[in-house]
Parts: sequence; C-alpha cells; structure tokens
Amino acid sequence: MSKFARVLPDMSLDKTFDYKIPAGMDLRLGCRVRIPFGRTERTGYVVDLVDKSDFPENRLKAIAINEGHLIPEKMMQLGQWIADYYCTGMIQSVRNMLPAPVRKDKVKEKTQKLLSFASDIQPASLVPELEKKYPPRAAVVKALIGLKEAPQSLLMKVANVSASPIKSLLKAGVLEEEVRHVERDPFGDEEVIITKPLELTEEQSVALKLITDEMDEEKPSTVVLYGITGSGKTEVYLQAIAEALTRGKQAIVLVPEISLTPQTVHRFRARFGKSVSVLHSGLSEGERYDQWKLISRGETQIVVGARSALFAPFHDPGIIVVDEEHEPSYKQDSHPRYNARDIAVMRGIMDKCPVVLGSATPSFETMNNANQGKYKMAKLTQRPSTAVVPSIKLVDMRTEAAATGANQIFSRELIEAVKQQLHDRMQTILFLNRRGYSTHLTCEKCQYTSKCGDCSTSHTYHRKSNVLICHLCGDIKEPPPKCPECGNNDLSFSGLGTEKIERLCRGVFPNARIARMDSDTMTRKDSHKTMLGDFQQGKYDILIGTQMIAKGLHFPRVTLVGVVFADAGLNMADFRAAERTFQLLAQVSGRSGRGDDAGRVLIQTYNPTHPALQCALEGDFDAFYEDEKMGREVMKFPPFSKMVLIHFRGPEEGPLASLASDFSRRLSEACSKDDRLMPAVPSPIEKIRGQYRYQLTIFSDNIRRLVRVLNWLRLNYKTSAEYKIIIDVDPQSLM
DNA sequence: AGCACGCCGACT
DNA sequence: GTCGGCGTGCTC
Repeated sequence: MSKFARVLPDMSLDKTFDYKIPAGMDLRLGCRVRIPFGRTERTGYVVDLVDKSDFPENRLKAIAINEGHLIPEKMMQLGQWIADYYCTGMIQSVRNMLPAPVRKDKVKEKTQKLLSFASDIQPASLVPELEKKYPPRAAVVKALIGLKEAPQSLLMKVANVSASPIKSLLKAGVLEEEVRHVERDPFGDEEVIITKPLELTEEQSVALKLITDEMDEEKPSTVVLYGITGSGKTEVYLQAIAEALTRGKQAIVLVPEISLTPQTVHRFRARFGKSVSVLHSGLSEGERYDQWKLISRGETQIVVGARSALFAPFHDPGIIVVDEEHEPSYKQDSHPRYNARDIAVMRGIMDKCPVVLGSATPSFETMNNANQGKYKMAKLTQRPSTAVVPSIKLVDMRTEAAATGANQIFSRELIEAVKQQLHDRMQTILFLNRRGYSTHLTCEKCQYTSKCGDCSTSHTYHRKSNVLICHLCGDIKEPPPKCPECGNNDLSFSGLGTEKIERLCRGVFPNARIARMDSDTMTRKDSHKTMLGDFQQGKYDILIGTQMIAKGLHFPRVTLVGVVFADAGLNMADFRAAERTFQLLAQVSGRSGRGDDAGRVLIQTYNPTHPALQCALEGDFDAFYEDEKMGREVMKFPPFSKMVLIHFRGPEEGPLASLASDFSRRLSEACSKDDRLMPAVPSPIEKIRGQYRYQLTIFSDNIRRLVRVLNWLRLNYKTSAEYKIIIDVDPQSLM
C-alpha cells in the first residue's frame, strides 16, 4: 500500500499536490477525489501513488472523499503520453478523457415510476366485477396482467384509457407504484432484428484470422484492413469483435462522424443487441452520461462512437477498430490536439490488444507503417455481392471552355446527363469539394494556379498586402498582372461555392427540385436527417453539397454523381491536397449506383492528366499511392518526416509578427540541425474574429526530441495574456 | 485557475 | 473611517 497520493486538481493549474491516504480508502490511479485545497475543498484526480513526497510530510493533508474510480489505471498512462506528445497539460488530457456531463456530474439519474399489482392482489379475480362497474379500470387490469409491470404512459396506451382509472386503482390499493432507475435510451424505439454472422469470403476469412491471431500475442500488432468499398470490412469487424467478447473482453469501434452514419450503429446493434453502447455528439447530456456509466459499470461490452469513444472506460478491451482511418476528423482541433487513430494504436499497445485500421484509401502514414512492417495488412479486393461498379469519366473543362467560348460551371455533358436523370425520374448528386477558403490566384480562362516553385504547393493570396505567399517557406511574390500561361487578364481570387452552384442549377434546370446541403444550410442539429430523409424519399431530384454528403450514405435512386470542380481540392495549399482529392473522389464514386442500377460519375476538371484524377478514374489506389509517395519522399513531407505547426494569435499584427519571429529564433537555438524550421509567416487566413494569425512549420525526423523541446518552451516562454502560442503536432489542417 | 491578502482612491 | 479597485502569491 502506498502512503501518499499525487493529485491533480481539476482546474487549469496543471500542477500536482501530494496528500495522505486515509486508512481503508481504496484509492487507485484514476480515482476522482475531493481534497482540502487552501481554505476550500476541490475535486482532483489521482495521477500517482507514491511512498515519498517532495513536500514536508508532516504538512500533508489527507484526501477527504474518494468519489470513485472514473478512469482505468492504464488510461492514466495513456493520458500522460497524450499530454507529452501533443504538448499540452496533463489536466487538459485527463479532462478530455471524461465527457462533460460525467466530469461536472450535474446530470441526475433518470427515474421511472413503474406500476404493478400489489402483492396481495389476485388481478384475474377482479376483472368480472370491474367490467360491470368501471370498464376502463378493467381494461387497465387486463393490460397489466399481460405486462406484469409498466410505466403509466405505456399502460395508458395498451389499455387505451386516460390516467384517471389508473389513479383510482392506485388509491384502491390494487396497484403499486415503484420508483426505479432507468437508463436514457439514445436509440428510441428503433427496432432491431438480430442478424447472424455472414459466411465470409476467402479474403475476409484470412483477414479475420490475422486479427484474431493477434489477440493471443504478447505484443499484438496493428492490422490494416485495406478493402475497397463494398468488400465487407464491417462483417470482418463484427466477427473479430465477437471473438474478443468470447474471450471476456470488450471492444471499441471508432467511426468518423457517427451522427452521419446511423446505419453503421444499426448493424452493430443488430449483431450484438444490448451489448452495444454509443458515444457521439448527437447524444443529449443525459444520454451521454448514462451511456458512459453503462460502459464504466461493465454493463455493455461494445462502444461505437466518434473520436472521444476511444476513451471509453473499459478495463480490458480486446480489440479497437478505427473505421475509415484516413479521415481527418479523427484529429481534434482543440487541446489536446490528438489524432484518435494514432492514440488508438497507443491504447492498443498499453492494453495489449490488436488495433484494426480499416479503409479503402488508407492514409499515407498508415501505408508507410505497413510497408515498414510496423503494421500487418489484410486486403479485401473483391465485392461479395453482385454490386455494379460505377462508370467514371473525366470531363475536360479546358476543351469545354474552348468549344463554348466561355468559362462554364456545368459542361454540356453534365447538363445532358442531369436532363436524362430528370427524364428517367432518377436522382443526381452534385458535389463540390471545396475545403476551407479559396484564397489562391487562379486564371479564369485556363485555370492556371500560382504555385511556389520550392514547395509544390499553391501560393495563398493575401488581399490586404496584395501579395502571394507560400505559407510553407515564406516566399513572397507579387501577383502577375496577367496569366503567365495564356496571357488572359482575368485572374481571380474568388472561389466557387455551393450557393453559386445552386443558383446556376436552378437556372439550367428550372423544373427540377433542388436541395443544397453544406455547413451553412445545416445549422439545426437534425436538419441533416430531415434533408437526407426527404432526399431518400424522392422529394428532391438534385442534391448539391460538400464533403458532408459524401459520407457513407446509401441512396438507391442516385445513379449520377457530378463532381463540379475536382481541381478545387487539388489547388489547396496543403501537401495532402492530392491525397484528399483522391480519397474524396473514391468515396463520392461509391455513392453512385448502390442500388440495382449501374451508376455514372462525371468528374469535371481542368487537370485531366493529374495522377489523383487519373488513378481515381481507374479506381487504382495503389498506383496513386506509388506516384504520390515519390513526391512526398523527395520533399520529405509526412509520412517521411513528422510535422509540427505552431500557431500564433494576437490582437495586433506588429507585435504578433515579432513574437512569432522571436519564438522561431528561440526554437531554432533549441532544435537539432536535422529539424527543418520554416520561417514564421502569416497564416492563409490572416485574421479571424479580430485575432491576427501567424504560423510556423517544422519538419523533424526525431519527433520525440522536438516535442520535448516544445514542451520546455511551452512552460518557459512567457507571452502577455492576449498573445497565444498553440502547438499542433501532426496537424491535419495547415490553415 | 481561484481565492485571499493588501495597499491605495472615492464615498457616506 | 470603509467600500472596493485588481496586483501578487500561494495552494500539498
């Protein structure tokens, strides 16, 4: 038994304090405790158990109350690892592992009043008497004979009566009322029909065996499940999870944005029933609290959820699945800025369980780890069903512009295809892969985009100072007066939005019923479900949208997908631009023709020869990976180095620029020579809500060392309160 | 972070 | 005389 507990108070102080442990208190790592602190009492978390304290031991106070074991021991280790690697305080990391309602403990347990017959009552014998005098009461009694016990609302519904006969029966002592705890049910009355495991294909069996074999290893490996759309990855997950459950263990399943993929949750519930809990942003506080408590008490064995479900308080997970592991949404964009996919791998190491990373288009980081033998890989190359592969076609918008003499948004081919769809009463999705802001310089005529010669990324245009800046190397260029490629004078800085597409669309197809879906129109929480539901029921002919309509949706009547401007993604000032574009096109193509009819995909582009588009056309991820990998290797971009992005924020530009360059100087003194420090530059979006923004990029071959340096600087580099330095390790967004 | 102590200005 | 401004220093 340790003598003292090291406690981290739950406030943004990020320092630990030692306390004596009262005799008989079962204190473990991860317990939440009440501690005397100064002259008040506060909440804290036990982060260490020690026999010696650095503080004078006679002055140590004792822990007041042990509120219970909220975080499993091993997860405290994980929390420390996250704090160190992502350069944040331990308290932020610990807080992050608990859902807000659990941490604040404000939620009340939900109770329900259950009605049943009093113990001395023979209900059947009462019926004849009641039927003569009070038919409604008789109905209640008859209904409850079948139900045995029921809440009042259900009883009213089944007996088809008002509340008053129930009241009377209670008064007469026929019925009894009992108050009982119930869990809030996030699934509502959604019906589930339990499914049996499907017969696996040869490839699926091999993949399953690879995963289950790892469950018996002393040091289980991470397994990449690389399977094309429709190749049955989910069935492999399901059967691997069943295997983990038979070993008495639990399972964690991460999906990118669960509120968008209710079908996935449904499949898990259909196989495992009540063992499944969910954790995602769509839950109410109360539901989230109850789901978490169910997991904590060991009453469910499986959790399906978004990023945060990774911190489900299971004590012995037997498998962790990360579906669509390449998705950027696994990265949290507030502190701690962790990537759930990478932390899943870390939790797998700590809990000694295999981690499965599934994707049709694995991230380059994952591919690289597999190629280096750090991860094992199973491939699924065939579709078990007879699903038809959609036909994909690139539409060259350069020849289109030449033929029509104008810069068109919709090609003649796309217009004809949509008209045909309308005629056939089939549905169309028009997709715009616009990400963030369009702040690059583009020629209206030939779509030339100004690029940095040294970094192979697009320049970002900064309107205020009228210059082009490469935000990686800081190269500054004046914008050319006319297009260097075709001599055209119309160079534009504006982007193409879904709003404009919608307007044009209404002009071209005046009789079509058109819906638009993007983050602007989707402000209400359930507006997603509503609009998608309406679309599914055929209330619209054309759905226009951004990435959010690309995710795991299933519309049998959509047999045409038009990608309006595939180049939008390619021109992003991001070394992952091509990777993201490929992933997106692969996903979008999967949306067409999922019913019985073959689908068509038309991709409009000014860069028809770009490898990302050519490979998407062939559906050949391997070819794309090999091609794109070479460029990354030459530039030593991730995954061939690690990247850290440092953001500077502040109310005035001058002082912010000095802060950024001073920090950069201090950092370069502390860095090793192999770390590639780029100069501090204004961020692509220079100012947000009155806050100026600068950023600084570092590439490193030794991230552990760099992170130590950054952690030291974080604690020792002082800035005035209104100037902030934000460290983002392994950034997904470079804005 | 909180919370108290503390040392100076404006109000009954 | 006292109410209250927010500087600074401590919390096991």
